[in-house]
Amino acid sequence: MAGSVNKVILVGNVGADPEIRRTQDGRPIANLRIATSETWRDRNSGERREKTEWHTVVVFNEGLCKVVEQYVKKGAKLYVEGQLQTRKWQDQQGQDRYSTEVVLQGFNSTLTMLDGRGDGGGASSGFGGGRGSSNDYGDDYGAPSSSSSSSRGGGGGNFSRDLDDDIPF
Amino acid sequence: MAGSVNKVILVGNVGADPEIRRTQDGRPIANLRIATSETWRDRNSGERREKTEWHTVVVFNEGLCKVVEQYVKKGAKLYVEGQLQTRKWQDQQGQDRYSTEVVLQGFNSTLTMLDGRGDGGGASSGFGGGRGSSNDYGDDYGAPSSSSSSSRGGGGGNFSRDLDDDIPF
Amino acid sequence: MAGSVNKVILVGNVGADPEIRRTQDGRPIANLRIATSETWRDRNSGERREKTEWHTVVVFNEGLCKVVEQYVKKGAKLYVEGQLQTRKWQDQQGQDRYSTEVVLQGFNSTLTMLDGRGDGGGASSGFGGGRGSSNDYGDDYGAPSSSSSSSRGGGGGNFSRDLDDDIPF
Amino acid sequence: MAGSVNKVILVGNVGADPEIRRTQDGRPIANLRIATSETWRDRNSGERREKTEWHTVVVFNEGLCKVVEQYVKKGAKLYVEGQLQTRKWQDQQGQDRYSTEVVLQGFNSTLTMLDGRGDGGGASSGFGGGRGSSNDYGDDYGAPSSSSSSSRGGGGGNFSRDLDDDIPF
DNA sequence: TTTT
DNA sequence: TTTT
Repeated sequence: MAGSVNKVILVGNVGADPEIRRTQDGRPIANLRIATSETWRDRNSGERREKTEWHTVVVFNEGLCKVVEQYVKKGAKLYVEGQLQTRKWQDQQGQDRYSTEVVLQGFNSTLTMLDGRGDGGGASSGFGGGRGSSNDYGDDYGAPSSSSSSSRGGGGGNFSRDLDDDIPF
Repeated sequence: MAGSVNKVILVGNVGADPEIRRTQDGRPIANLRIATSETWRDRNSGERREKTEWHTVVVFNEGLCKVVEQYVKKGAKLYVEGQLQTRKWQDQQGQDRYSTEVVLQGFNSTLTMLDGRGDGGGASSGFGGGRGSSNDYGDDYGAPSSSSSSSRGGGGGNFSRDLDDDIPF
Repeated sequence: MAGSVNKVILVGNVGADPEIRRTQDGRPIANLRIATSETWRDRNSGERREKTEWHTVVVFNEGLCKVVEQYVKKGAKLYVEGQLQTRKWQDQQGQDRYSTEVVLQGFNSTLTMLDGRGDGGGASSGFGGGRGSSNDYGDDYGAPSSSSSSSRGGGGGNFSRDLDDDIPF
Repeated sequence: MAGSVNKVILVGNVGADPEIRRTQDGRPIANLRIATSETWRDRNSGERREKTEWHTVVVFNEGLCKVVEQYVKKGAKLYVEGQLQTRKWQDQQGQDRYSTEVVLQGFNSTLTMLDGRGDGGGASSGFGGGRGSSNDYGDDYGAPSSSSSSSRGGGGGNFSRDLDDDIPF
């Protein structure tokens, strides 16, 4: 089925310093927990209420992993754009479990720092080499500071998440 | 935390006729399964590959539930815009489980039919009454055919999903 | 045509203190200029380049206008979600001109402050009254701090922009 | 300014067969007019009203241009994701004019056919070659059927729209 | 005219 | 576990 769209956009704060793991063939994978929250006023009591939602964000893209590794710390405010993916795994009792994550991989994935820390050029400059080699025109235009696609000279792949991790969230 | 965004946009096909349940106080809740898929070409074999992702969409909004009830059938192509929400529940062994769903509730939620079936006006006309009462201006403008907010005269609420269902996905 | 979507999402900085005008019947309209920019590295010279894009954002929604009036200042970083609208007007030579704007009006419009200034509750609390009156459930849930829909008790309308302004951008 | 986002998402119908032009160095540029519309009910008269908005979409991306050329016809329903760009030009009196367009170029641009015509593989297969060469992993994964980034082996560039066209919309 |  |  062509004709489908699977897109998640989050603006929120990172709950803890990201973990970066590596696949057996050396590619990095970053895990982030991002909080979004909504506030509203209880119409009976009039008091303010808040609900926080935690999202697991998994970055398969090499370029974006570098950005995460260098700049993203606990507390950072991020814009991320990725896709929803539900992964099946077995718990210790051998039962099927499912975890849904926001995956940044391949195209149309983006990660942008929104609080000023760490955007002194690192995000984009990190990809210069890889990208240049796949772009035949005079300008290396089109590289938003940390779009997933930027790392295309270097990665992008690893579709099946066959790491030996059993940790769901 | 103000300053956060939690948005999911899907365009995909409905896997089965939707189920509509009701809360104890009578509000409807619709459950949909929506498939999105991506195709790509294996760079070694050259053959075409496809991966389908299934999403659980839960519609709490009364107006959108009516649209779902009347128009959405198995196979329909939909645009939905909602938010990510992870719900905790206990399985039969008493173990904590988590299910992540795309929730259409309150503001900034939308459901639009993309294949022509059922958009003969039903979606929007269903809300006329409720909306009119909360809008003091001459035109009842601003109601996209089936935006979640449309049902504001009638609903929108039910934040805590305290239905007695144990079904995760 | 049901089955359509018209959505703009911007994260950028406000170029000048917003102007707030009023319609003849007293409703506020806020105008913002928001800058987004992209940086990339020129692949020949290796030097860093940047392109800034300026967007005109017009806020018709009363609730969001209050947020703008109170909190949005030159330099603020905002997330806005609205729709594209092209408006026709005549210049002094009587020639047709067109201006395209990002309009925040009615549903699915949002404005969120991303730099901490001014989100001490004002954004959402400003609407409590209006909203409460159009929601029959126990909780006034669903009001993101400054979603356009929040002002539904008070406004939302003014579809045709028949203000007597001739200023395009 | 890193930390910015400029995104437009449209679902609508194409108003006329697309025009494809070429730059002096041979790269294609496709122009589309896409209509989105909203319907609502006038709260006084009770009658149904509709407003259609026309958007100019300019496709700089070679891969997406091929998709447009082969599959997009008048009446087609499309999902497009691109960015807002305002272009300055001079009219015949030498006056400055501005036209705002939805530009599909580089990253995070997508065009997807939503009505079944033309998604028999063409969209993605068209890019196989170009992409493969910039991806070192086993699978050519990550190519949504017609994401802009797909054409990275072949194009992507042309930032400054220095065509000799004077046609605004 | 913003921001980095 | 973040942030306001």
